[in-house]
Amino acid sequence: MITKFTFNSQYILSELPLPDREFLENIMVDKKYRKNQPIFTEGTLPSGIFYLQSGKVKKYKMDNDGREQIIYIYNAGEFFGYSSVLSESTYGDTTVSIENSIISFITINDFNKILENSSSFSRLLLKSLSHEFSVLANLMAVLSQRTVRERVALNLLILHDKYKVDNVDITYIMLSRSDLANMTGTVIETLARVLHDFKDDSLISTDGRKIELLNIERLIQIANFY
Amino acid sequence: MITKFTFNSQYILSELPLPDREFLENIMVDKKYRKNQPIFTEGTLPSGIFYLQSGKVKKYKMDNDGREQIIYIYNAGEFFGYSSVLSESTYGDTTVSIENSIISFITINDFNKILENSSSFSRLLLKSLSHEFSVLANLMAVLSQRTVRERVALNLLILHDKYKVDNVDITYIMLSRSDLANMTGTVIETLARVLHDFKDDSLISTDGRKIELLNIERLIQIANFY
DNA sequence: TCTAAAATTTGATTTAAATCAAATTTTACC
DNA sequence: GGTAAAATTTGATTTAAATCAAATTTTAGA
Repeated sequence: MITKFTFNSQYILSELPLPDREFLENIMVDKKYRKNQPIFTEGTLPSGIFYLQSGKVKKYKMDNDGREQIIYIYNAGEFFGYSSVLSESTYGDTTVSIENSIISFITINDFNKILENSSSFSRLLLKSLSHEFSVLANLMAVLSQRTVRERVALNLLILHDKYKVDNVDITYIMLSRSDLANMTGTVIETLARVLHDFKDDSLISTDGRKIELLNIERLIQIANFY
Repeated sequence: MITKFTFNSQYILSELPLPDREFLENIMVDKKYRKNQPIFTEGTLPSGIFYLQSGKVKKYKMDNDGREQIIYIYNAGEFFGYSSVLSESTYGDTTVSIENSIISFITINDFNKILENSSSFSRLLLKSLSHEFSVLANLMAVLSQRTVRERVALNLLILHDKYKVDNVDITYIMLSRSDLANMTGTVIETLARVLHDFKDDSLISTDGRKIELLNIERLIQIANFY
């Protein structure tokens, strides 16, 4: 179920033949980003693509009134910012780090070089973009047809998956209420009320801003996805 | 503005080198579809991809309660159903013809053959998928943040573009109110009210089910895209 | 550690849009 | 052309969620 809503494009690197992978890793230039730093902004032209080594990045659109709609949150191991390069257009949205991150940059030239020389990379990108396309279609239908309560439950599950750490028992979702509301498609106050209800029902617990899911099965039911 | 909301992937064929194009056209198998016929349904596995020679096809998701969210309406000259092939997954949605259509089918084998042999085709698909991805991101933000009135205006403009015929003066949008509501993300009654308001303000006129836009500039303003 | 600012929560009210119901028009098929 | 069914429109009511306002908690930086 959760794969319907996450790109999880880490397989691009892991399934790439070793010489191609080494080429990629050699041309990447790492840069550290502090929390809340923009990586690229809507309307600007791309000069390369990005790979998230560690940390988290949100992709969002800002409307005329300054409201954010978070489209997606990238996790370590995911490429981003490549579709504007491929469609030869300006960025359609803005990306900002939501925690300290290390992000690698690959110039357009190098990107095109590997595209021309590696049919595996092309094929993996086609696969990944196709999956990403279907994730957005799923999110579209959710935004249109599901209640806020259902959407909050779903987004908590998505975030649980994104914040999960291997070999660590407890998962804490560490995201501002503002960002959580903006990815759910609601306002902060409504989000807080739903979270309050979930706490009352022992579905989640909070410690400051951190959220821990206590009853995943029940949240899946509420999200109405099974 | 309208290109933010339409795939318009007709360039895949027109920009394909001639030998590749001829290969494609030779392997396509045409089939006629009557209005309201399904082409593929959500959850099934793909056996090939489709090309819309003439007519129109809607792509939609059905939720647990039987409500439709139309994701996109394909126009003649557009490929569809290829992202499930590329991502090696079941179809994430259903496609149905919304008028009599002629649709060509290309088997997975032939599709993979041309992918392997034509880097131009791969590159054009990457370009198209990237643009389609950005269209869905735009639609997502619209569904989340815009009023129904704004969304109706926007969808009328999108449909005006889709129903436009070269060398013909008047464009009639010929789509059921149910489908129009389902692509706008609202219910039939609300849609009818907004259309009624637009008619009162001489922004549109109707003849039976057909809708003609009378004041495109004003609708663009109402849609809040400029 | 302290504190101002930002974030979050809680309460009350309003609003956009959905739902329910009925009337009217259009369509599809014979 | 006729007609039953489906689609569309119109009216009334309800509801989910936004907005407004104030209280409380957390955060970031000195």
